[in-house]
Amino acid sequence: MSTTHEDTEEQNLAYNVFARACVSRGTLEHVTGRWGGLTLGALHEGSMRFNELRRRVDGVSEKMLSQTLHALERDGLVHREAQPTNPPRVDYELTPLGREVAERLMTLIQFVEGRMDDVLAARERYDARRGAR
Amino acid sequence: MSTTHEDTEEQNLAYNVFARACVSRGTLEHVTGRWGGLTLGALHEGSMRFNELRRRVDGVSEKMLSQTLHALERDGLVHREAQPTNPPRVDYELTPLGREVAERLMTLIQFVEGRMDDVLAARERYDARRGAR
DNA sequence: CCGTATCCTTGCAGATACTG
DNA sequence: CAGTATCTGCAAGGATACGG
Repeated sequence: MSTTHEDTEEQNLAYNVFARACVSRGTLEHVTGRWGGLTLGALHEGSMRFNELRRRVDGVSEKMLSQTLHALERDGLVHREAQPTNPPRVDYELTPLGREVAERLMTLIQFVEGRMDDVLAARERYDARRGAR
Repeated sequence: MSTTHEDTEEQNLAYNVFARACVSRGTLEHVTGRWGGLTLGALHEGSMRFNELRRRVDGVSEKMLSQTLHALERDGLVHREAQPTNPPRVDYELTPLGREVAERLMTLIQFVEGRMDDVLAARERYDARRGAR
């Protein structure tokens, strides 16, 4: 290993996580996307059925919920348990991995949520400056 | 404060953070969005100029970078330092609040990044099942 | 060098209707 | 109940050109 450009590569790592070619990019988008986060949040409270989830997630359509659930299931964050009864009953729940991801996501969300007064204040300052100019 | 429906409200809090009407929703989208996370990541390494940032953030257009930077600045996560020299020089850096947000975002990203082998394995299992049916 | 303004394309998401 | 299929709009995003 060469040592001359080592720190350059380390620096690259931090933002390349988001680079287009990065493998984790897709999963991250499922998690942080419009409905992914919401779904993980709801499921973080416990196992839930499709329509139950649909009612809890404000504004999601059947299509989007279905799509989101499939993506999260494919990534191994959500487990789908279908009982072949009639009428059908399907339960969704977080996998252990999904729970860990959801927890870290919640940490971020709750931090931002807790600092919204700062954000709102910053916005007012920004808008005031903009308006003045 | 009433105590009868307290836990219901606590539960609501967890997913309502993502609800449409929620104030923090906008900021969260700036942070977790396509270019917001990337920009925060790059800036987490230190102060940077516009074109420097543009070169580092893989695939971003001038328009999107500009837009992203404005959104983050307005939310008080990024500070813009313009020197009225010629040619102009503008530096962007994280505010203390921005640094805290970036750190929590990084925690999430790096966790997912570190578990991508699990995710990839889950995907193969999922696709194999799908293909079989 | 640091952006904004404009046009134009594409892909995501909503609505609706239908199936097992 | 638990979804899939299709159509359509609209807005995010890319390319390009120009301004301070």
